Amino acid sequence: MSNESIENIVNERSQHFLKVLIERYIREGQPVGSRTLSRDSGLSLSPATIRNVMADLEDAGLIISPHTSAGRVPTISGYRFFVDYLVSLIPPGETELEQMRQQLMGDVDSKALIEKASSALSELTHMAGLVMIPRHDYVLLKQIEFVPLSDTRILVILVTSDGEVQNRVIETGRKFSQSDLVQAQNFLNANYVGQKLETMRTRIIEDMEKTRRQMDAVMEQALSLAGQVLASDREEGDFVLSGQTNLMGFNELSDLERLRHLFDSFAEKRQILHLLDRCMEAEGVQIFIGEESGYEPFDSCSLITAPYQNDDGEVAGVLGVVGPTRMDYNKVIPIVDVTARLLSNALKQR
Amino acid sequence: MSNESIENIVNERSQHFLKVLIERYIREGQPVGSRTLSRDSGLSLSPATIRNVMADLEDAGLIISPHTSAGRVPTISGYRFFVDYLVSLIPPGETELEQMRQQLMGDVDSKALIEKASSALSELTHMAGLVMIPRHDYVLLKQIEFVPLSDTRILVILVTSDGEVQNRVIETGRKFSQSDLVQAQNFLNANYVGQKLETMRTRIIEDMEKTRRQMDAVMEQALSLAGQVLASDREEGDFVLSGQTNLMGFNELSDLERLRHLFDSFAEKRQILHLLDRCMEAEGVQIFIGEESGYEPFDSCSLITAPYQNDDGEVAGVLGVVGPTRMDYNKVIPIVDVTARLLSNALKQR
DNA sequence: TATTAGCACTCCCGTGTCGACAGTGCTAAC
DNA sequence: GTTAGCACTGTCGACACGGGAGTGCTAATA
Repeated sequence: MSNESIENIVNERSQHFLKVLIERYIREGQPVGSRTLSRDSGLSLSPATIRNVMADLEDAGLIISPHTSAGRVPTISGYRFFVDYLVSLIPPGETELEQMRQQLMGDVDSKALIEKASSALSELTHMAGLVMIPRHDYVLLKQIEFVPLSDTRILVILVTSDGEVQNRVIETGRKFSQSDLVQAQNFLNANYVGQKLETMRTRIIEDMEKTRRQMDAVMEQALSLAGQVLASDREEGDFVLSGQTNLMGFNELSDLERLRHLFDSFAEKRQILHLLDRCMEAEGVQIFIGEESGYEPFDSCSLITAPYQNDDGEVAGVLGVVGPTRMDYNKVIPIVDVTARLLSNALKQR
Repeated sequence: MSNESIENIVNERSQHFLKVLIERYIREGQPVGSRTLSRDSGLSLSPATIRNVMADLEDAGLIISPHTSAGRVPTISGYRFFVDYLVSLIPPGETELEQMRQQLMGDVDSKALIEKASSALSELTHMAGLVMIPRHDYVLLKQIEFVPLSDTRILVILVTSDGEVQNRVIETGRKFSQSDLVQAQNFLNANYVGQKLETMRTRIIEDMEKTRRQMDAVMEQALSLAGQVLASDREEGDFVLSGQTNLMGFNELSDLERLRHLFDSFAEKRQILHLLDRCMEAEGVQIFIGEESGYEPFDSCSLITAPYQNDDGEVAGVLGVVGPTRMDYNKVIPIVDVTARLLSNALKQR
């Protein structure tokens, strides 16, 4: 059933009732009956009328009743329709904004910023906060250093434009003297600083080709070392998670078995990273409700994400929150949105 | 009631029954009654006799019945008596040993080793594994590098004897030229390499005193920078946790409220580190049962720890497992013990 | 004297019944 | 199109009941 047909079937008045029902359900967590809805709706219609409307909404697959004599609760499609057409976003209050600004200020390093952002998300939403570590591929080289550890092992230190330091140990088949290393280091610093690690990787390969003709020993050594460093990179990304225990408070997630599954998936990381990667392409806030994410442990959760930018204004990663499908979308969506903006700003001002 | 008096009160036969009862309870998780115990004990005594013995054990505070018509379960003191006098440690089987060796081998860096050890612990015991990150205080300086980030901010890179790299950004009130930094760096490398960071901290202060008389600009600068670096250290330690979701499988921990408390305490880290610090002083395996740890979130858990050594043979940290008080001490204690040894060895062979 | 059989007692726990309650769908009247 | 009325249905808590498991005590036994 496409959204268009749903829109046609469900007229404006029904939509109003759907909105009121969902907001009520989000607040109270109880199935909403016709009497309640009649009182809450603002319109003065009797419960009996409402029942007809509710039957229509149920036919359209937007709400469902857990059993014969309970009220109705939203389905996944119901929530989807709600966030697409009915939300009235509530921007964060001044006190909350202040709290966020407070946490996301100061000249702390980017790792610390990421962690602050994550805990800000979880504290403000009382759910789990999630911030991807910026992908290093998009980051510029600021400086490279070689430190010999043993005869054949070299510690390589990459300082990148975001103020982060990456260490890698490479195993060189042969021995390099101290001065070999210094020369290689100087050469690389002179020629590659200011480039993205991503583009460096390809350029190094080209340059090695050229160099082969020139037969410059220093350059060749330097390039071969750099090649090794960048090859060993290929890291699969990471994220910071806060407040995962908040999720234990929601009784829709109180099934220990499912909860365990969810927590395991947080620890596993891989699949979630995959999901977050997909969100990086979209611009602006992205919402997955229930099974929409296609990731089974999230079946009874919603995920709200937004991308954030690094100091060059490029998308560096995404952040978001995970909570039960029954979450306060009106408030949470703006919080995720604003946090992404504030984090982008904070990363810029360093 | 001191242990001595317990030993006297409870004669050898009673001890045997206590042992059988606890082992049975650990296996089955159900209160053990007199009939069962009579069958399991090996001795051919009637349930009635056993009942008398059990009454004695209950008087001694070693077992307790949850209610009138249930069997008995061990108390904290019961478990304590068991681990102190009655355990028959079961060394890990060859397959398990092989698995551990496999994981804790290879020339990986120490951080990776720590993580492997932690997950080995959790996999073998089906509980939560815990490994402290080695305290850097005990580590030797191998090399120090200064990298200017901006006019007044300097990135300091410390390479330590365990092959780890520590980065710190220090805020110098004034500007240092490139050559200032190189000189300072050389001076420090020449004079302090091979020392413990811990002792360096004190020596730097002494040396600054001496230098003040000599008025050597280079030395003074170097020392002042080094002083800042080490002052900003004072890190409070950290640990790696694996398999915390394993704890969700035990029904004695299935109370969501308590479980949440426990998980929060894992995320908080501070208190647990404090506990682990205390274990570092003791030599050999240390066991906290239930409230013995004095740390409230662990009230219905037991913690088994063992210290491990770094490449110099000094105690570098502790590792252990956390699980319900009803855990298989016979097997878990040796696993913790062996893991600590294997980790120590692995750290040595690098 | 230590062990045992017998017995009355206690408590848990699963089952079944019951009534209050909330909400529904349907029909007929407005 | 809206509403009142009504029979129907499923949930939930309270309650009683009986079987089962295990206990403590007492008296008999080896």
